Amino acid sequence: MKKKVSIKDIAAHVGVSTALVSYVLNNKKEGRISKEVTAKIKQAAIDLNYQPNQIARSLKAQKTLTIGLIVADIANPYSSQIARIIEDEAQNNGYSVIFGSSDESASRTQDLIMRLLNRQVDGYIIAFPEYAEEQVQYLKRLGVPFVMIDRYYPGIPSNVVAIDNYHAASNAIQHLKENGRKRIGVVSYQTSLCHLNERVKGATDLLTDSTLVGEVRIDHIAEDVSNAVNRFLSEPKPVDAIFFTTNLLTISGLKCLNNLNVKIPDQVAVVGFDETDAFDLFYAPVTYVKQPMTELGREAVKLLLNAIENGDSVESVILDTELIIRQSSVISK
Amino acid sequence: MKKKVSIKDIAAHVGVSTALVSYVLNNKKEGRISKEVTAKIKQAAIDLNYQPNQIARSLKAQKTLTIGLIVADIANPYSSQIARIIEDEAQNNGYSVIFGSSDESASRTQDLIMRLLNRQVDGYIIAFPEYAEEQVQYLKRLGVPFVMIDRYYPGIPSNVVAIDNYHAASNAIQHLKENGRKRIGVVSYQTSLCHLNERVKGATDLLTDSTLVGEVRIDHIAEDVSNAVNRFLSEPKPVDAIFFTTNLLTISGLKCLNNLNVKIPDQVAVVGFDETDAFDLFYAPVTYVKQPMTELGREAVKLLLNAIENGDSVESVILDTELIIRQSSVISK
DNA sequence: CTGAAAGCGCTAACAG
DNA sequence: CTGTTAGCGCTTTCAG
Repeated sequence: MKKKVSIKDIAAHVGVSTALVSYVLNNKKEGRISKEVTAKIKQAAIDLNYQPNQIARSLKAQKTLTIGLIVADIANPYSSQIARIIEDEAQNNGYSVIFGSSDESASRTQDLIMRLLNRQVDGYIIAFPEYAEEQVQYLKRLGVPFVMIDRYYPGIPSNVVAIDNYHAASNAIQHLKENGRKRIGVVSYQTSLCHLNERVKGATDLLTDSTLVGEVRIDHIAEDVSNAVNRFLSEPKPVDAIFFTTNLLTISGLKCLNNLNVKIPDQVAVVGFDETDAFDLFYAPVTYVKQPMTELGREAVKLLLNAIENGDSVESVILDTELIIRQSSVISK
Repeated sequence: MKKKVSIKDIAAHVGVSTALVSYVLNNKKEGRISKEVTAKIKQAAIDLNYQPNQIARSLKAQKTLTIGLIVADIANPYSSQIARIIEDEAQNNGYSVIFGSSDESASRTQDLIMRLLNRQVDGYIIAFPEYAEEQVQYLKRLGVPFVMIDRYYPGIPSNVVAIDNYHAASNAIQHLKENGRKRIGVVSYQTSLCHLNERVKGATDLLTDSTLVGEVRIDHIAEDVSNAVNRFLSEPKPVDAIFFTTNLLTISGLKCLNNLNVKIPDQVAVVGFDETDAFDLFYAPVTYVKQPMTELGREAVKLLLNAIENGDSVESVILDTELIIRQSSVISK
């Protein structure tokens, strides 16, 4: 790799001090430098193809213009969609994004926090996993700006950007009831994660039979979803609708219902969570809770930049979802 | 944000020079430092919760342990899957990943290259868009290590990790023919991108009627796919099979075939490209060309690290794909 | 108007 | 065994 040209090379080339070069290239001290020198320096910068060294700048400025993004898994469409929006929004503000996947593990999250801390990120946007309250407290103690996205802990006041999970779920159930469904099952993860439990609560608060909840272990999705669905269908009074609380659960549930040759929506209505091509392509396009991805990402960056600049701001942004109603949940003629 | 503790603070705390602290904390000069001092320094580092400043280290070492990843769009599942593998592999080697999305634009790619260059990334993994030969040459001129992933330019020798697109496509067509399909249409992008044109070539070399190729503009996917499919079906001798060369095209095509009430595979057999949940969930699970994602990501990182360490290595890795055969393409009984 | 010099945090060559 | 020092590339104060 060729040696890069520095401010020093330009200074030598023009015959001035490095300070002047820095001033000119950063448009500081406007007009207080002779037009002549200014022009020469700018020309030299171009001739030598000068590129500022952001690392040196960061060291000096104690600011890297870098955001650390920690998601559960960048390969999950939900995460990657958010990542894209955060990338754009960060870039518009001169920031870059370093990302990491936690695989829903608190210790991996801690690792990533440390890695990124060493790299002096100016702040974090994090979708925390279960049992990571300690990590949240750690960040607070450190005083590093961060915002929690999607996931949150009720007891810990912090910057949060999330959706109104309770209402998202109750809207879904409401819709199913309005379409004549009487026995509604709910499939969610076995978790302490607040955002998911709010979804379950939003649903069950509207339901009379609380046994119709399936809890899926995150590392046994296919197996547990299948068990739940089978149980729902073999009840004395089988379910006539199922609400899934995440995209992965919905997809797994649909595969299972397909295998069982259950007709949707005739026999069982389905409402899912999050948007995916698979829902469009399904023979009965799937009704789902649509999250405002763009706003989520934008607000997260906005809150973070605000926190970076103004220190101790703490703000919660709770966004509304939309129920996209399609064939999988409506009364068939 | 609290002030971070530096090597200097530890030195002051223990009453030694910063150099000693650096040695101890990096396990340099093993044993050549008294056990006593070593212990004291290590303890102080823990007590003060010292975290090394990777930025300072990078400036000194002229090495950031950072990889720049440029993909078309991190929100595309293909990109985000690769990103995840690259992340893991990079992390195993002590590297972090900064990413950027080019939106298939050469000028955005150039922007990202510059941004990441300023941030002193040690190397790049890039899925180049069309007409970015100049950018490739720029990187070569700079002497910055990089590897091209997925996409490549035939004339420019570089580190490349890609699949054997020609064979992937000809296998797909072969399979359709073996299953009795006589009139096979191909839908691809209107592009100069080599990897896609190889797919078309792999297909058409086995086909007699070369008019059955639909070219889709990347910014009019739905419209152009629909036109192509409609044309194929309204031929004097309509097609009995369609091969789509990317995941997005396949999904768009399936939606279109659904709208037209075309029965798959009875009326038209379908083979797609890349893996997605949507293919599993489709009423006739979709036959597709499966790329070796893990190997692609791993090899890319391997080649890059090799280039970073050994300078001017140039290597091409071409990986095989697998045709996953399912209902959408087999003769129905 | 211009420049010398200090210093961000760390490492490593060189001296004791 | 331990410490001094210079310097990575950049910014900025302060002094000409």
